Amino acid sequence: MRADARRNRARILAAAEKVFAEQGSSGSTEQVAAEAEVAIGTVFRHFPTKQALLQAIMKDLLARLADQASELAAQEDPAAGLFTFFASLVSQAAAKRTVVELLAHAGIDVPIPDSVQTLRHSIETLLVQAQKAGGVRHDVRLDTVIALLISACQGAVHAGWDLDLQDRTLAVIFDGLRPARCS
Amino acid sequence: MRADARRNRARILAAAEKVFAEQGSSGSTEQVAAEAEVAIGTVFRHFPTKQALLQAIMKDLLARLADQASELAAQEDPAAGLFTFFASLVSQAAAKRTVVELLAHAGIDVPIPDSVQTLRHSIETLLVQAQKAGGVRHDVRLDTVIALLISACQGAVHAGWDLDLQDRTLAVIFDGLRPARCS
DNA sequence: AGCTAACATGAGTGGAAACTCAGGTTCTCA
DNA sequence: TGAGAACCTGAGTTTCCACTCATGTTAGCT
Repeated sequence: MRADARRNRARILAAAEKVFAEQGSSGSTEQVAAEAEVAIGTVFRHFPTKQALLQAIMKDLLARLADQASELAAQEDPAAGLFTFFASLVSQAAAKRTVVELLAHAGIDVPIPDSVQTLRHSIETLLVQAQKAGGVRHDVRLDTVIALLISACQGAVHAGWDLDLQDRTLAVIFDGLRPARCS
Repeated sequence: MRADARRNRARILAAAEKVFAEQGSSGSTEQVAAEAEVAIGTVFRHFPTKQALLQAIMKDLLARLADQASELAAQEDPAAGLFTFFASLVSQAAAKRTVVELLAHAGIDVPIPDSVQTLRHSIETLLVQAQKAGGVRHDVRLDTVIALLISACQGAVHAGWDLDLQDRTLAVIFDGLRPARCS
């Protein structure tokens, strides 16, 4: 790959990340091209399809999230780690529509199956450790946690939560995940 | 209004309900016209805009939901009523994309403000009574419940929950809404 | 029955967005 | 440094969809 081609590819990815974060996947390829200061043909040279461009970005995002989850699993309080991861993702969702659409389809479609699988596994580790530490009920399954995660992200984006509302809403969910305790 | 016009209006509304339930608001006006067995011009005669057609359907839907909430509030166990309403809405969401988009924007946009307000008020009644009966925490606010409702609906649609997953996910949320209890 | 306002029809318009390609430009290697 | 492969460009093509309007049809009143 020629040097200028590599440079353009990077510019396009950065531009796409920005445009799609703001507008979701309905952002147009022309906007991406403009943001990258590149002709539209160049975008289609590097990514034969808009779909392919989206997948490239999502693969990146999934990897970053899996990393974050792994780091949190290594901490001393894994339950807090799970909740931190949860809250962090929801916060990102509010700012980046891409995150939401990604997670939304992560369960059904199979655009980037292995990346999704990696993230699922990271979350599973986080969950299992949180349960071992007694911070999360034992009858909660991975798919339940993921369903709640997706829901919260979707809700945050589509209903425009402020920080206060987000905290109070997540508090309810976290309380439902914790083992029963006398008040 | 002439008799045939009234008949066509009804057909169009029914067709739109079906099309938009399946495809969400991205369903085309032409599909609605086809489903109603009517020319596309007729659709635009009755509803000057696609938006107007959507609003007509949503107004209907909101009214039905508010009714349902009111009925449930009149029952003997209001907390169970709230949870029933919650689960019912989520079930509908899985089948009708319209429901989701409606609720999603109910918080931000103001397409049909008074109808939304009515529904909010019905849910508030349900919540207050559930709290009085001791079935729901007192520190839970209306906007929290609505945020959770929207989230669950969004999650159900976008991640394609089956019945089992839905039950387990809602169980977590409901548990978070209930007052603390020793196991 | 006959008249007319109300209504229905559907080809057509405009615009937006994904994708293509012929022709011009630039990197790179010998 | 010069040839040529790789790359970039952007006007054009195609598709889809909301919306319009000139023309044809009918309900309903007298």
